[in-house]
Amino acid sequence: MAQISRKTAAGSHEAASEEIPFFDEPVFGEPASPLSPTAQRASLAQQALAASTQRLSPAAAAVLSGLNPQQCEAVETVDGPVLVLAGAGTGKTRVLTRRIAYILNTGRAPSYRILAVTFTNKAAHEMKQRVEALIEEQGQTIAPRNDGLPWLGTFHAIGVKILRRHAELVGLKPGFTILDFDDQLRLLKQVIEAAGLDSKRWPARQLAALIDRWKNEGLTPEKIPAGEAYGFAAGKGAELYAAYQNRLKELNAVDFGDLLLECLRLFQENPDVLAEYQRRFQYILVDEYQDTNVVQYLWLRLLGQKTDGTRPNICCVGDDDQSIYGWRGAKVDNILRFEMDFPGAKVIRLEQNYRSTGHILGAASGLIAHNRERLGKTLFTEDEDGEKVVVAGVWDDAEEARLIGEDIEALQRQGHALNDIAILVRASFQMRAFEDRFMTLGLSYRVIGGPRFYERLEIKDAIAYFDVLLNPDNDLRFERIINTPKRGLGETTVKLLHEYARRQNLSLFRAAQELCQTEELRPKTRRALAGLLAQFEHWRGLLEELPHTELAELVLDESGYTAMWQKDKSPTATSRLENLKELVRFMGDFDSLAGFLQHVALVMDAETADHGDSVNLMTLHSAKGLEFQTVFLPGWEEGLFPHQRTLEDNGQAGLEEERRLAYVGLTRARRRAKISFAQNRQVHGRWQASIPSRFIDELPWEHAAPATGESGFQGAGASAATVTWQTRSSNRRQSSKQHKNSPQIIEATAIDITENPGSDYRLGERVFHIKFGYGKIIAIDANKLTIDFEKAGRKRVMASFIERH
DNA sequence: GCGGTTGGAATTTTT
DNA sequence: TTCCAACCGC
Repeated sequence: MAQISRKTAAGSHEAASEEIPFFDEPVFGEPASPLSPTAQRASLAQQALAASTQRLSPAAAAVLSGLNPQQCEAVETVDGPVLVLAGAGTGKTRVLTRRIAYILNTGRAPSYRILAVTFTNKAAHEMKQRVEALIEEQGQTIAPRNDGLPWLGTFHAIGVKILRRHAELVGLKPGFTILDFDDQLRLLKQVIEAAGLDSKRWPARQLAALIDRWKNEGLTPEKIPAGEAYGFAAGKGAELYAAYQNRLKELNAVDFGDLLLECLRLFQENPDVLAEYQRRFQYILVDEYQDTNVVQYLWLRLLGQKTDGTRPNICCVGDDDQSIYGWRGAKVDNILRFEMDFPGAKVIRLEQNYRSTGHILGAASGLIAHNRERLGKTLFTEDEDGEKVVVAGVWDDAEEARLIGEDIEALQRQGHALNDIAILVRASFQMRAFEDRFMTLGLSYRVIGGPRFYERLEIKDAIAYFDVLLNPDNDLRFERIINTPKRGLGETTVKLLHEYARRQNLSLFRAAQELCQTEELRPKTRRALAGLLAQFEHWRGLLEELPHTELAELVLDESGYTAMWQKDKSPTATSRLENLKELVRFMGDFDSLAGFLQHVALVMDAETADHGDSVNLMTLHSAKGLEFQTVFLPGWEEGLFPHQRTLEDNGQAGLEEERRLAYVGLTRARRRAKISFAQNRQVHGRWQASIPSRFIDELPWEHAAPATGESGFQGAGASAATVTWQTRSSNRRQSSKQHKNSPQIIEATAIDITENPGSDYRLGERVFHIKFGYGKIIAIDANKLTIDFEKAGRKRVMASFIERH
């Protein structure tokens, strides 16, 4: 089948996307443009045909096989808005994947007209695979090419895809870079300092969090409400936010928040573009709807609107009881409000749990029933009651780790796989005790949700090299690697480059090129810098010559980067080299360096090599969506879980979110769950007596039981514990208000940036150079001057470094 | 530019 | 208490 060259849907903005492949059309069997009238007619005809046969269609029947009535309904109700309230373990992913398969199999829409959004890459991958498997099972393939469901992805990935296509409309170029958190911090720090503020008093981190929050709320700088910005730098927050956005535009870069916010702005400001996507997406599916924040919500609403007055075919799947990301902007309200947002919406509840035993489900349900803000579901299971949830009190975290270690060894002896066991903690510092213990026991474990592959130093460095190779003007990335490995281009040099770049309005790389033409730099520095620049030119020349993976290896070798780690004697060095190899291997999945770099910020998932059978150690948050035969839930103590800070910051709402977290934890377990609390815990190095979590009191005791045996169990469920925490919490109420809002001091030092004096110098003029002192101009070459210095002799320098006296 | 020292902060996390 | 970042002295 011929590869038709892609001139996709016609539109005024098309110029922006010339060089970006946009593979979402069929290669054959459909007209060239999915949006042409012909296509629409064809699609309608297809639908009509499908409608007449769907009940009988064997393909559709196969998609429904093995589903319970509610699941079937959730799969089949494809027209109009649908909210699927899917309790834990009720087959949420199953419904989503089947629904997609159903839409495809009944011919209601081709794959490129289905928008399916998830939060994580992992969820997106899984869904894609499962849909493909479903379709292939029936001897069909989704699309002729392998990018079967082009619009299935994370909010961010889909946002990027749309943004790249219309970049110019939001003031970007299509090849924009996506900054990671580090880049973001570095940039913010520069912005803070450029505004004459002390970046120590006003840390970039804090501003990053603030801006992130605003972006999640869908607020562009001009929309920040007046009072909002007070928290940072005495009201300069919004100003700094605006400055930061300007810098991003200058760098042709976006941060993660922008991927959605800018996309939203694009839609709001360009109704024609919005209309194109509204038409394009005939079916919209949203996973984990309870986790959507304001931007995502607004974005979905815009896309879901129908211009022709029909109801959108939008299906949101979620569970209000599993909403645990309120602190990062998720709005449970979105799910609670669905029926108002989409009038006539059908609400389908999935309540049959296929995961846990009766007791586990009973304990979890009893606990979550204490929450007031919920839509309410009654989960049930046909499974046996099983063992009650065990609650154990221990002396301290070491004992907790010891007992859990013993339990695990016992399970192991009984033939249970370590892979089927998980320890879910509230905060990551709790992991340490377990790691220590397991290390001594020689028990194999893995930590899930640690530092991600693409966040590792060596990966970021390598990517920075590749970025600069393709785009020399990427200042942030250039700065990252200019002295990595060490080549004598330290802070002083970078500062000089910065200063010059700013005055001349050049990128760092260009500034470096110009400065190398002169004697501004020490010969040693100059040689090093010129050498680096020459290397980049050399590599750039090979872009067309070598396959991109080979070029990548060459860059890492010739730059001395590989050698740097080979010389390094620290124990991490070997694994870093491994990671670099892995990176190059991963790169092979893309057909060019540019293609790789455009996706890398979003797609690089931590695919750490598996060490075989190991206990899983992770936080409760990262356990969402997973399940294990046996789950240990340590640290159920007041102050830790529910966490003190959550209660202080968010009161009742915070408490309910913590309770949902407890619910998530319990419902991860299939057969066995064991909760524990320590009476003494070290907090910031100090021992503190702690009391059992109120969640323990709230457990329905027909489904839970104190641990038996020698484990020192005491206090669980006792009313004394309840009294204690009530007393404590009323004390807390009085003392909690004060500690915020430390005195705000306005930093008034402004940086005086001297204007570029230009190069209107005269021969023979006496001038002053900051390093070489006084001298007389003897030659002028554009902005470079040759000067006879009184002390330093004859030098070639940049005009902008000269002062007149 | 490196290595030692000192001060401040220490939930949860994706993209 | 411990870890990390920034700073200072060589």
